[in-house]
Amino acid sequence: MARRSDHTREEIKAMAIAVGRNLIQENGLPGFSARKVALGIGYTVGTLYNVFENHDDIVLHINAVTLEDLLAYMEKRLGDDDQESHASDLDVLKGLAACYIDYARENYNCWSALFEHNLSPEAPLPVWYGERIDALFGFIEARLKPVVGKDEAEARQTARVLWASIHGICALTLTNKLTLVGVETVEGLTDSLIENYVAGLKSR
Amino acid sequence: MARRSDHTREEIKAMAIAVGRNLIQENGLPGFSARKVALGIGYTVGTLYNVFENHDDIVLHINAVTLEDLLAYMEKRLGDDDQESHASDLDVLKGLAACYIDYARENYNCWSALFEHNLSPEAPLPVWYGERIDALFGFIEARLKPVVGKDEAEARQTARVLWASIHGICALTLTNKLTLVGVETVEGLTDSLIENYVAGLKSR
DNA sequence: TTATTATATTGAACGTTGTTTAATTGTGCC
DNA sequence: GGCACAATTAAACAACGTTCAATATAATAA
Repeated sequence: MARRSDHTREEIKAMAIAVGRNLIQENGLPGFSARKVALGIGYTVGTLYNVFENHDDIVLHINAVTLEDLLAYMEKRLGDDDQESHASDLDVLKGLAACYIDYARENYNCWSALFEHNLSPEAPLPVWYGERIDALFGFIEARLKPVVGKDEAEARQTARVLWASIHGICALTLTNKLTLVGVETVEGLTDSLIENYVAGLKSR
Repeated sequence: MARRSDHTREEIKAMAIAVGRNLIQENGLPGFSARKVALGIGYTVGTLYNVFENHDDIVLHINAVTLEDLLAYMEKRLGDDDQESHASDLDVLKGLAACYIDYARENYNCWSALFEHNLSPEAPLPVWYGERIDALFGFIEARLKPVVGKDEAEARQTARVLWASIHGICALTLTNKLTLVGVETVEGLTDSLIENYVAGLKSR
């Protein structure tokens, strides 16, 4: 068969991403393979390689959807109504961190695929992928407005420091690379981070 | 042939780990395979599977060596002479962060293998692997003594927060998952983290 | 010294993976 | 109806993790 035109190129792409994301969700990144995706969408690997560049390309597209999903998750839970809320700066930040941690927990396999998969350092990230990251930081920076001053560059830096730190705590904890004892919890660690970092910001 | 006794079980293990670490160092985790290791040590995959449990087991052993190597790197660069040094608390911490970042940069492939490789969440980390992590934190906590109070639990928590945060900044930056612009550098971000976090600690 | 036992080592096999390519088949156009 | 184009396939390739019967060697017993 050829040009079945059952689906357009874009439809095949979307179906493959959906099926692939499902595979990762169920069995982690190692549970993903081009052949399983092809089987899942009723096509052959050849067709997949006609639509995607290679293995990395598919995973990257799947991860991009996860980034979108994460952003949607945070928007839904934290809303856009920053201004009218009466939460303190600290609580806003803690809520942001808790939200990220919850997403990572609830979607562990998809979330960890975000970091288990890396391109070779010399290969540049596709622009469309960078845009998903930037969209995420746009949201975070917006929520940081009350905490940090007007200075644009400083706001950028603060957002990145806080976000990367929260991610680091979340990543090491969920992947069992941070030995916790007794009362320690992920949220306890991020709260400590936020309380002290913000107190430091305000004391200057 | 059988029981060639050219090498003991332990020697084979050590040779395999060395060769495997070399493979990862040269071509990243995807450049590693049991067959290449076997070829490199002059044995067959079968022998490898006689000595190691499986693929994960080998990678875990390699990563454990990397953890040891990282600790040795930090001990060598930062020394044990905390007391006699005249560096400020801040500088001690910044030095710790800079040291970690340098190691990650100089040993990118081995370092990133530490995080690209994950066991399934239900499978427990081997104790001997946890011990390497704990040894690392022992060193870090010791260097944090001057910064944090005497309270043991709080010292533990502070060490973990700071270390995980530094790691998060380092990880997102080196793997191109944090869009930096212009003047921003990894060290700039970690310095901001440390300055504000410590200022927060002292202001309470 | 020889025979026996135990086991370290091998090689081949199995199913799976990413990736490429020639051959096929359906679609739109003249 | 026939022609050209391209979507789709099936098959192939080398490499992967993993297993296992067969084998060769060392240690032990006779």
